[in-house]
Amino acid sequence: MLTDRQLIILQTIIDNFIQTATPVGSRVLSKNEKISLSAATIRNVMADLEDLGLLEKTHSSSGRIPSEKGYRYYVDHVIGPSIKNKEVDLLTHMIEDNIYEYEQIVQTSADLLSKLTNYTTIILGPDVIKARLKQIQFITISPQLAVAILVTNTGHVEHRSVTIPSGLNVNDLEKLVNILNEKLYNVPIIHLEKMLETEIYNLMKKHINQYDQMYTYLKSVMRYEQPVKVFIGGQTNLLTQPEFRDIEKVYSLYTMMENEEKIAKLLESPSSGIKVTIGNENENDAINHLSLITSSYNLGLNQMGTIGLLGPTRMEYKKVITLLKSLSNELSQLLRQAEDKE
Amino acid sequence: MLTDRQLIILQTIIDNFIQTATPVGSRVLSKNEKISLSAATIRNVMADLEDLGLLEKTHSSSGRIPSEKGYRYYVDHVIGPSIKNKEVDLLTHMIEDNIYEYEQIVQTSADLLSKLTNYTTIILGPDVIKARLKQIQFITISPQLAVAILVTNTGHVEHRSVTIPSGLNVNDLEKLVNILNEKLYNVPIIHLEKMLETEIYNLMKKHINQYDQMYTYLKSVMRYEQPVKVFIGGQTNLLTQPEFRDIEKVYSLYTMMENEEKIAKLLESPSSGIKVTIGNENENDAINHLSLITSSYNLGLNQMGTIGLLGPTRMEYKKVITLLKSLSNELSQLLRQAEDKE
DNA sequence: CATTAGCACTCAAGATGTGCGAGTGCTAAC
DNA sequence: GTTAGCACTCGCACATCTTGAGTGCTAATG
Repeated sequence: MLTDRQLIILQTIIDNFIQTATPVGSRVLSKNEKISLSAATIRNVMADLEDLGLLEKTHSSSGRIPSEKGYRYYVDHVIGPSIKNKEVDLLTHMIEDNIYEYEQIVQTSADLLSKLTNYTTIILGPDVIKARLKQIQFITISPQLAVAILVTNTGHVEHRSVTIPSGLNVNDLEKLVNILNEKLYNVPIIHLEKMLETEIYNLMKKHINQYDQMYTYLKSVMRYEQPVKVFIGGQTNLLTQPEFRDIEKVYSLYTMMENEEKIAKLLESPSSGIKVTIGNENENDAINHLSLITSSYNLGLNQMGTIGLLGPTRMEYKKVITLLKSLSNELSQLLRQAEDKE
Repeated sequence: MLTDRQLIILQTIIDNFIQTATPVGSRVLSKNEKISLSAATIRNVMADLEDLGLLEKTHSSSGRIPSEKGYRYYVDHVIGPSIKNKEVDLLTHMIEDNIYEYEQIVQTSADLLSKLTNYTTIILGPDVIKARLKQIQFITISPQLAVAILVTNTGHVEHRSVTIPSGLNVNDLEKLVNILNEKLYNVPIIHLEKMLETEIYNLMKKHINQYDQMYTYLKSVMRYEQPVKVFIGGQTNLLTQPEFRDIEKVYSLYTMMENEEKIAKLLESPSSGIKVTIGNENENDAINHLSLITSSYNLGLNQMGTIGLLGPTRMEYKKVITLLKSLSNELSQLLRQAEDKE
């Protein structure tokens, strides 16, 4: 356990470093009004904090910077009661005014969060796979071409182009659609393909001519290969951070961000609530010099999605955590409303 | 007009610089087998080419690099009959195998083109606004919530969430949909909103209770604010180019690429066919040290979209132009097939 | 005995200096 | 017209110097 004096000095150093990104020396600290100690005394305290592994020097006679352990301590102990602030309210209002298109809300949230924090926002959309089928429709564009449209109970719309087998007539198609809608109503998207292979198959064989031809097309319609949707906001924000003067880092990070799977892996976590991962605590090499703060938002009991904020280890933890908590609550509420209306 | 000797030296310098990104000196050139002249003679030729504004020096005693005018000459005169090569075939086949989902084709094309060239691909999707309405549908998710789905003759699907006014009953909704489909069939997407305001309005007033309430919602459904869709592939490729060691440039470029409007402006051009814009010929500051090669692909007579490749001014013009020509033809054909089937 | 002033020491970063080598332009010879 | 030779230029890499912010230690102080 740290003494009060140690705590305030640690906190001041971290706050300072978060703002300036340069090592903090004893003289600067001694001028801080909260600390009425001479530089020499502060140096002693700093040495103690360094022994505890909470601070680091960049070289033998430099000022101190927080170690990752230091940030960890700061996050766990210093940021206690996070205060709702103006920015949170702004965010909340903007979302409320905009109850419109789901994807749009998420993207706007991502952009807004980035604007407020100057970091990069990554949002994992709600898991489409877990949603249930509300209705399926085919709309013919031409004799050979149709569009299959699937709508889920969450209001999500999926669509695919399908080539129509030449033998299929309008009657058959109608029958087909009727059967599908009857049998697949309320079935989770993830189970559609399996249902098609088992229960539906025999039934169709009976009623539809040339079903085998149609079968392959239907399967391709029902296959949902993209498990989650990734939204990224403020990708360029990180470029303004001095930590990114090195092109190599930019390259590896951006390459990682082009890969939706990797991002999804990064954000997926069993726990719910706020989670802070600092520097090397991240397994992914591309961000092991960054901090990632994630928060999940949910619909009822099923966890649905995750919001993440990516920034340098000297992140404005307090602000970010507050914002994130608020936003994920807001999104959860939105989704719950949609379900309640159902 | 340049002499043969001048031409071959200019060409060799540019080819060389494209590969190495370092100034080319007379000694290196004299060792090239195509040029059997001494270094001294070459220096004289180079001096002439510099006088013509086709070459530049980085400092008074450096080797030469091509000026933008030099690239321009190279593109206009040296790259004559572009040869179909292996890479083009590869690309063509991959597209043919993949006649599936339109957006997917475009995104795959973008990624592929980037992989083949190591530059960044930007594709402007076909103009949704110009497509015509095939069918409109409402699918109710809950008593208060519905999804409106618009399908165009090109197979494009648009969808919006709509809140259902509490007074509206199922009958009315059905009538509404029928009227809309009857009156708006084959109407270009861009005219939908206007039609709604004029012709449709009075008709609806007659048949539907509480139409005024519904009207605002409908308008929001019909409004199509996003004129073109932008696909970007291989965004990180440019980061590997030595021209991008400077974070500032990366920042301004990436910021520009986050803005779909600006990108659309960049690629939109009245002319069809291949267009090469070199360095300062670009009006946009973010890319005025880069070259942009665009090619439009079309459906019948209506120009539909544009493919662009963004790279350093020392771009592999020959390869890129060949690939681009081929790909845009391929895409045009695909879209034409879709229309023919209609 | 905790706190502080003073001082010698350290080290990163910027400024300055130097040598090297790739490349040029010019001139004179072939 | 072409080429060899030579003096000259200048960026770049490298070493050296200077500066100043910051430290740790010690001795004096309330």
